[in-house]
Amino acid sequence: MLDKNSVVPLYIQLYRILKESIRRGEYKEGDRFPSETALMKQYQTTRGTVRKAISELVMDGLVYQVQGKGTYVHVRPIQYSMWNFSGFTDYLRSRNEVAVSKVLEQEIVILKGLSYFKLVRARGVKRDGSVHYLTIDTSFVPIDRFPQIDQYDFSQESLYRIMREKYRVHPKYAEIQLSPTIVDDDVRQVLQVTDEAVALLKADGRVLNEKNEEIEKVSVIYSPKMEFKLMTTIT
Amino acid sequence: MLDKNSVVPLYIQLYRILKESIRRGEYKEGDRFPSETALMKQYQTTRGTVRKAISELVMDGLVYQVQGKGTYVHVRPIQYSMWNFSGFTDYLRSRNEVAVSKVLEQEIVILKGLSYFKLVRARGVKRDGSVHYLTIDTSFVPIDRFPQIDQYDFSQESLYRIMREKYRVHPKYAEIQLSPTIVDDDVRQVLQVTDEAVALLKADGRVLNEKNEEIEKVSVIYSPKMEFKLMTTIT
DNA sequence: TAGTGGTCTAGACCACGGT
DNA sequence: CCGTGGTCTAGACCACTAG
Repeated sequence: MLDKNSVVPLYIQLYRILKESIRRGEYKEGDRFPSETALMKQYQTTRGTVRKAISELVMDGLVYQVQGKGTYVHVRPIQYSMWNFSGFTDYLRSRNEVAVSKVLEQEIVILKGLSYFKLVRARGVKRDGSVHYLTIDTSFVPIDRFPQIDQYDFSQESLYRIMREKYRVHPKYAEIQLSPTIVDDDVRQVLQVTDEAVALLKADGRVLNEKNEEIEKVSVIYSPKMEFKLMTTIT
Repeated sequence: MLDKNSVVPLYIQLYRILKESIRRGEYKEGDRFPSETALMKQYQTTRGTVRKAISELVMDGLVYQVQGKGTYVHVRPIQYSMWNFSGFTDYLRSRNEVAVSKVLEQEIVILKGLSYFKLVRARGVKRDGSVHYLTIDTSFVPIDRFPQIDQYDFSQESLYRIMREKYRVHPKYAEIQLSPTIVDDDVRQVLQVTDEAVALLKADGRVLNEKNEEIEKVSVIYSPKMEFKLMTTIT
């Protein structure tokens, strides 16, 4: 049920419940999802709230709606873009994979007169006892906003979880630029790319909080094993 | 003003009006946008409708909202992804550029027993009398859904405009996969890429109508002159 | 304290799809 | 015809920001 006294908005609570039910596999590809009216009654709320929750699922690519027919479940949801910008660890956990992270480099650097904590990590999954790295992430985090952030062990801890829990900073937006890149041997070795004549996908950008303040500069190089899919609406 | 008798929803009408006002440059970077209450009064509608219209602007990256403060305009809006999936021609026109299109190849092909109209185009802009090609698009359009589509001159006509106006088919979603690619000399020549050791960005995917039916298979190769930016919300 | 955006309610009418 | 999602109204209370 929904908790009207919670600080979490009702439509977010409902969204999470519905998302979890899909994740648990309660619906098959193309199955009818409960109608808006049914959800209204079941959760004792109004249609506006139900629609807001469903619209979040639509944006995630988990369901789609057809007027006059109903709401349907996307079996194979689009792996909604931004691999790793909105929760690498969570995404993998939802697929019953174990996320691993290795710190390749960690230091304090000065950029344009400001101090940043530079963190380079290889990130991937552990499957059948062996590790497959999928991305190499380089992050620059401003020290003045995150004092002593270099004390954490980011091979164990999630950067965003530390930001949220220890510094009360919530990543909200990512602005990134995609480009193809030809990488050097070090990178190829980490990502286990054997083919010499291969280009990799790179994303450079910045992460902002809810007030549009920059909280991280990032650069991610993706392994060719990763599929970079996205879905968009044409207006 | 808004036309209550139009088939176009009020919030879409309002969205278009507001978008156009931003495009005309009525607001500078970071300017306060009219408040929801002000828009409500000005356009004689309710807050729900105003919020729906503004939420479209937010998704376009044209404005952002801050609780307690107001709505602000993004001067340099994120060039919202999907270059060419949601209106290459319109995008360029909004920047006072002239779109050009050259047909490189055009034929009927059979894929998995079905007939498709294959169309390969170079697309770009004309500036100061010279043409700069920015993408090479390959489209496969199913003939059974678009009979005689091969009769149109796509160096002059927009594919989506023909689909909409002549066949009443409205592209609604695009599902694409991005990958880096190393291209051959023909492509490099068309896109005027001189550097040999360069990788280009490619997008492969399909375009669907509002009923999630596939209406086009596409593959686009982007010139390095194009910036591929996108913005996403972290949840 | 006044104004802003964020959420929520309780209705209404509509276009559409299937029976 | 009924049930679906799509749109719209007219309120309400809240958290947050700034003067």
